[in-house]
Amino acid sequence: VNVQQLRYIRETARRGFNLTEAADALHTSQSGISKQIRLLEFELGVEVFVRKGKRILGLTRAGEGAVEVIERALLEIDNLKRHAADYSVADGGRLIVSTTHNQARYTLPSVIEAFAREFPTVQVELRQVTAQQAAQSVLRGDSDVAIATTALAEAPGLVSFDCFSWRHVVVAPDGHPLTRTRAPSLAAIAAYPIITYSPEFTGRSQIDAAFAGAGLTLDVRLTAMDADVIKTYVARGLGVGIVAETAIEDGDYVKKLDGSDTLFAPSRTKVALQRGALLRSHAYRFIELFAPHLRASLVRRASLGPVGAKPLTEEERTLLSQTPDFTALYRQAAAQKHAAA
Amino acid sequence: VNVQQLRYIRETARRGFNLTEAADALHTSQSGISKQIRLLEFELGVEVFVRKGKRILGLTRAGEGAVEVIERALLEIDNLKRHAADYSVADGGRLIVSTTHNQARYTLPSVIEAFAREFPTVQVELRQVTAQQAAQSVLRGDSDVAIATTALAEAPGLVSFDCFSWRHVVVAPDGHPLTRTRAPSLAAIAAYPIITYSPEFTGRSQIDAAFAGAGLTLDVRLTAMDADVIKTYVARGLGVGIVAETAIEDGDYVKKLDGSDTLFAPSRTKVALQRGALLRSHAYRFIELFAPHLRASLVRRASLGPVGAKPLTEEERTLLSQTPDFTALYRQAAAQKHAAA
DNA sequence: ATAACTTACGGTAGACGTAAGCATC
DNA sequence: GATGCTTACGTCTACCGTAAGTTAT
Repeated sequence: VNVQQLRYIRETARRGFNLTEAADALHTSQSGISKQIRLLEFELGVEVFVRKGKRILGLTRAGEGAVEVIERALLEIDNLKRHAADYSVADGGRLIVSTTHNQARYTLPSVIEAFAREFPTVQVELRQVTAQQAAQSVLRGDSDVAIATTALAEAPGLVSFDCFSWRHVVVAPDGHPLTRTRAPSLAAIAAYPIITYSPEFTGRSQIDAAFAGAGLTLDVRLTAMDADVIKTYVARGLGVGIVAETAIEDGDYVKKLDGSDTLFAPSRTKVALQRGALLRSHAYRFIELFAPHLRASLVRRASLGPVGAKPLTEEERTLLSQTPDFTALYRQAAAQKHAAA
Repeated sequence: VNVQQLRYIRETARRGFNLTEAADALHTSQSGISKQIRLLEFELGVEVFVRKGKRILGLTRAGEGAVEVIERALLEIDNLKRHAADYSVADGGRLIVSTTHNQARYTLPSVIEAFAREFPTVQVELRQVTAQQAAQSVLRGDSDVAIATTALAEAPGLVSFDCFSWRHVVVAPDGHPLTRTRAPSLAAIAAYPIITYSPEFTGRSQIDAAFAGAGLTLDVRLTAMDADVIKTYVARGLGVGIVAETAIEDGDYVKKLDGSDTLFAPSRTKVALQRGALLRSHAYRFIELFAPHLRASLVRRASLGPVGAKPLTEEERTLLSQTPDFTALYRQAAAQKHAAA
C-alpha cells in the first residue's frame, strides 16, 4: 500500500470513475493510474471498482467501504502536513476561507484585518461562494473554513459551530414616512413595495413566514442576491428594504427603522470545519477572532473527534454551543475600539 | 510522504528512539530508517526527533503531535487492509483475542466453540495475558479484541463495553460445615482459613473491602493467580475459597455456598477495542456471541467514532451500555442448550 | 571502546510515461 | 468511429542494503 495509490482511487471515485479525468487532475498519466489501482486491488485481494470490459462503472460493495477508509487515511496525511507546517519556519502559512456575500462583505472585513495584523506572514484567501459550495469545499479539503448562515449543519463530514445570531431589519430612505414612526408594524411595512433577497437566499423564508403569519401579502418589487444591491435601490426610493442587520453600516444612505429587528425570526451564522481535520493553529485563531466564544483549543478538540484526544467535558460543550447576539457582539467590539482610541 | 516513512517514525518512537531496534523490528536496515526519517523531516520542514550529535533522544514538540497523527494515519491504512480482507475470498481470516485467565478458562471456551462452528475458516488465536497487557496489545494493534475485568476502561485510545457483571462466591469442600448452613455470613466465613486471588488480581480489593466493612480480619492462607489453583487447594481441605462465580463448573470437587454471591460487590467484565479501528466483521460477531446485547453493527459504529459514520442515537447508546448479570446470561445459554438437545 | 546514528555508494525494484491494443458506447 | 481502460515496453528515479565514517556514552 502506498499513498499515491490511495490518492488515485479517491480521485477516480470523485471524478465519476473516469481514469482519464482523474489522471489530468493529478497531473499524471492515466496508464499509471490504471496500473497502480490494479496493483492495490491485487494486494488487498479485492476489486474496488466495478468494471465492464474496459470501462469502470462504479464501486463494488467492498469498494464503497474502502473509499471511506481511504478518505480518512488521506485526511490524516493532510493533517500531518498541516501540523508540520504549523511548526515549520519556512512556511509562512495560508488560510482559505469560503463564505457567502453577507459575511465577506460585512462581518469579515474587520476580522480579516485583525487577523492580518496578528499573522502578517499568513496569506488569507477569501472565496465568495454559495453556502452549499462553501460546505462542499471544506468537505473536500479545498478550503479550511466555511462561514455561512445556512446549509452548513447537514453534512455528516462537517462539524459546525454557531457564531452569532442576527435578525432581518427594515431599511428605508431618509425622510421616508416609516422613519417617523416608532417601531413600525408588519402591516405598516407591507403597505409599501418591498425590496429584499431572492427566494432561494439567506433566510428569505423567515421574512415570508413573518408576513404570512400576520396574514399579509407582500408586494415584492425587486429581489437581489445581496444587501448592497437592495440598499442601492432602497436609497433611490424604489421601495422599503428588508436586509440582514449585519449589512447595516455607518455610511449607509438608507436608515434602519428602529424596532424593526424584532419583527423576524433570528438566523444563526455558523462556521464549519471538516470533521477530523487538524488545521493550522492560525485557522483556529481566525475562528476565535470571528466568534470569541469559540475558543481555539476547544474548537480544535471538538472537530478532531475522540480518536486520540480526550472528549469535551459537559462544561466545555456548553461553552461552545452558546450563540451570542450579533448586536451585542458588535457593541462590544465598538466599545473596545472606542477604549483603544 | 509515503507509508514506510510513517511506519519508521512510529516504530522508532515506540522502541524508545532506538533506530537499530526499530530496524530489527521492521526487518530492514537501520541506515534506511535513518535516511527515510530525515527525508520526511525535510519534506515536512520540521524535525520530528530531538538529536544530540548522532544520538536520538526523544520527540520535539512538533514531533509529539506528528506521532499522534501518524498513528491515526497508519491505523486507517490497517483499517483498509482489514476491510478488504473481510471481502477477500483468499483470506480466510484471523482473530486475535487477548484476555485473562478467568475468561480464557471459564467464559470463553463455549464462545470460541460456537465461533469456530460459525466461521470454520477463521483462525482464532487466544492469548492469555494480564489485563494490562491485553489493553496494551489492543492499543498497539497487535490483537483485535481484549477481554478483562479491570484496566480496560482507562486508556483514551480504547473503547470498552460492559459484557456482564458477576460476583465473587465462596466455595468449600463437600461436607464442610459451611455447606450445611443456608446463606452463611461474612463472619461465619472469616472463621475459616481463606484461599483466594493474589492481592494485585481480579477484584481482590472487593473481597477485602467486604470483610473490612464488616470489621472482620481474614486469615488468608494461600493466594493464587487463578481459580483452578484455588479450587484445587480448597478441595484438599486447606481452607475456604473465594473465587469469581464464573469459575464455578459442573464437575467441580468443591461446592459453591448458596447465597454467598450476595456478600461481595459486583465486577464487570469488559471487552475493549482500539478506538477508531475497523475490525473484520467476524470480530464484531465474536463480541456478539460473548455478550449478545453488544450488537455487531452498534459496536462497530461506536468504536469507529463520528468521522465518516453517523453518531449513535440515545436509544442505541443505552442498548450498548446495559450490563446483564452473568448468572442470567448463563441460565439463558443453558436453557437454549437444553432446548436444542 | 563501544554503541549508535549518519553518509557514501552501488544494485535493483518499481513508478512513470509513451505507444499500441482492445473493449464499450 | 470515438472514448476510455489495459497491456507492453523502455527509462529513470528512488529505495534498500552494505560498508565506512563520525559522534556521544
